[in-house]
Amino acid sequence: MKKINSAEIARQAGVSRSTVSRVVNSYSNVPSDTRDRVMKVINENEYYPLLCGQLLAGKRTGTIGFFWISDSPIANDIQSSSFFVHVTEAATEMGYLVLACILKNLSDKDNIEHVKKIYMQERIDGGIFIGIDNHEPLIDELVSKNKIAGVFDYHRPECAEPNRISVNFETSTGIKAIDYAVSMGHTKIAILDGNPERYSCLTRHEGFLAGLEKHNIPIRKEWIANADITEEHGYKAALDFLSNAQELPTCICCQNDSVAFGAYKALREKGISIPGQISIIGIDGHFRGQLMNPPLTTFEFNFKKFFRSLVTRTISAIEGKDGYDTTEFIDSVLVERGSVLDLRK
Amino acid sequence: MKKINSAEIARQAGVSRSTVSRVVNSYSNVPSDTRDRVMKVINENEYYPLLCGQLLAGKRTGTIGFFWISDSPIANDIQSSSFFVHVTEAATEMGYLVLACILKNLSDKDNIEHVKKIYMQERIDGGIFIGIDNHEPLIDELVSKNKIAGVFDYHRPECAEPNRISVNFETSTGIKAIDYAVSMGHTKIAILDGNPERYSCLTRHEGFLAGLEKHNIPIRKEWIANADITEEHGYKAALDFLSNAQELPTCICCQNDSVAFGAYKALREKGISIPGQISIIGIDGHFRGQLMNPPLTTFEFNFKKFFRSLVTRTISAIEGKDGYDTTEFIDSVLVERGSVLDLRK
DNA sequence: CTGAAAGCGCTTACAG
DNA sequence: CTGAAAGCGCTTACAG
Repeated sequence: MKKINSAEIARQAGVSRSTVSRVVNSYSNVPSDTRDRVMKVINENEYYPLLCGQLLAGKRTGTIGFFWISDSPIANDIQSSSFFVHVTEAATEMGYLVLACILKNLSDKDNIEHVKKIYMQERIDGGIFIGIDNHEPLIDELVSKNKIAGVFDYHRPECAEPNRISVNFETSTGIKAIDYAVSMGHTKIAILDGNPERYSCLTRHEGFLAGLEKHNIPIRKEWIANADITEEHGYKAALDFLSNAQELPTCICCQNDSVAFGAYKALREKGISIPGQISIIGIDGHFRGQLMNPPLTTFEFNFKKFFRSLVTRTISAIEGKDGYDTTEFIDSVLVERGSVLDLRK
Repeated sequence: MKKINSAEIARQAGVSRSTVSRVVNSYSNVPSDTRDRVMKVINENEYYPLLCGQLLAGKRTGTIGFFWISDSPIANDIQSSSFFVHVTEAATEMGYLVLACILKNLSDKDNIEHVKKIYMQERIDGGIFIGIDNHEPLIDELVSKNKIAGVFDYHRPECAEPNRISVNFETSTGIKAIDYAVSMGHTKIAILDGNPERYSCLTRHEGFLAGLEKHNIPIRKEWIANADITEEHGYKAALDFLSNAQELPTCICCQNDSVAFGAYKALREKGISIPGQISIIGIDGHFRGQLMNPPLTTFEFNFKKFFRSLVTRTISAIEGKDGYDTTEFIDSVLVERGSVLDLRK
């Protein structure tokens, strides 16, 4: 079974390679009898044009990179894992393949090099990033090299290149969380903040503070802790904070649901009941929230929407379309479950 | 910023393209001063050889395909999602990239075509499959075309091609599950069987029956139900079976943990206590098992090991090594949690 | 140790 | 409507 190329198809069909190429690429200027004859030979031989030849002649790869930066094991988190599926499904629907890449961090030079190499070798037409700091230099570099980068949770309004694309969480969730806590009668509100390098964490942090101010609730430093973005950090931060606080809050607003799960664990260990003694509010709408005891009240985001938006616009950039937005903000929906006590009753 | 190719590097470094190629590919027959001079120019220009040129000249892609066939939404299952991570991490460690592809099924001609095309365009050096029937013709076809396929849960001892690679669950889990149930004093044992097209389901089914026979427990047809491999099916099968059985068993051996989760749900709805009235035994070691109430007793597999084994041997085939096993069987470990009542006490 | 040349497979602008 | 030719970027066997 020798390898077959377009010359062999041309020979068998009695046409030139140009015509074979025209048929393969569905050009209109081929009479249907010629087309049929060529297609017959193609099918008989199960001929598929080699991608490398097409690329060399200037075609695109039809592939997007999916770069996932996370130093915690993604494998153990349903929510994160689902992101991969969302990206792949969205790309597949648009006729693109996904080259997946998991990296522990971008502080390692080798990892940066790995990503650059994938772009520069032209393995992909563009890439999607998740887990990136808002000022990651790698993105700047790729953008300046005219590479296309679609980044999850990333906002750089001072930059307006059409190849710097992003999707973001609404910026109002922090304030919405405080509004809700207050509406349930809470004024003793603690905050488990996130990693300020992440755009979402920053806006949530600012929202929390703005919310407190709006309702004339004095900010108590000892009730604000940094919990990064993982359950583990949330647990430690909550434990630390519960052990040292002189007075306990009645409600904890968490930077995200994973952090909230950590807080659950810490509260349980301390023998503090949820929501009897302390209420908890999450952000994200993590699958696990509904399995918790009590089920977590949270501001839910539709992550499928995030990735669809990001993939769609990244592909628009790849295909040279215009008129797409370089960023988009996605709204949350409050999902009231069992973790917040109504103090007004 | 014009595109730079090996000719330009050669020009700047005052050597031929052959020498540039030798430096890029770390050939030994280049004196170190020449090498340094060329490397300097390469670095200054941030030159990366285009993959398509290398491929055309005969290099490999350094990419493996990951084909995931599942008609249920993978996104919602932690265990399945983790598979993606295991494959990607194993491949990355071996210097390979992963081209990911999710397909709802292989009964659709378009999906078959999609997979074949990816192979035939030479986008990948080989592929990993999960969710495949044991006699899927696509695998036979790829193998006959000298393509390399590494399949999860697939055993065809009658075939011995070096490019048909697989990793499997030990075949003894079914019998081990019955042994364990009997050792806990159970003799009224029901079985939630799986999809017999899957090799693992088949061997578990046979193991269950062999186990009953071994312990001289008569097989009661009304206590054997087909539950496919999902929670949903497990739920329906258990509900159906509980509604119609004239006598209830004291223990249910499930084909896998997902099916067991379905059984939990059915039992809860029927007001039957676990393990008070009915014990449940799972197989897999699904993350969720430990979060269940009561935590699920199961035969746990190390899935990381599965994918590492599969990826490693698939890459051995790609690289033309020999001496690798075309299949490997992975053992389970009994994890006793709270879902099995000890009737001997 | 090194270069000229052949070869890999495709597409497309051009000419007819 | 169709073909001959140029061009895309690399590697490697060969000759020296």
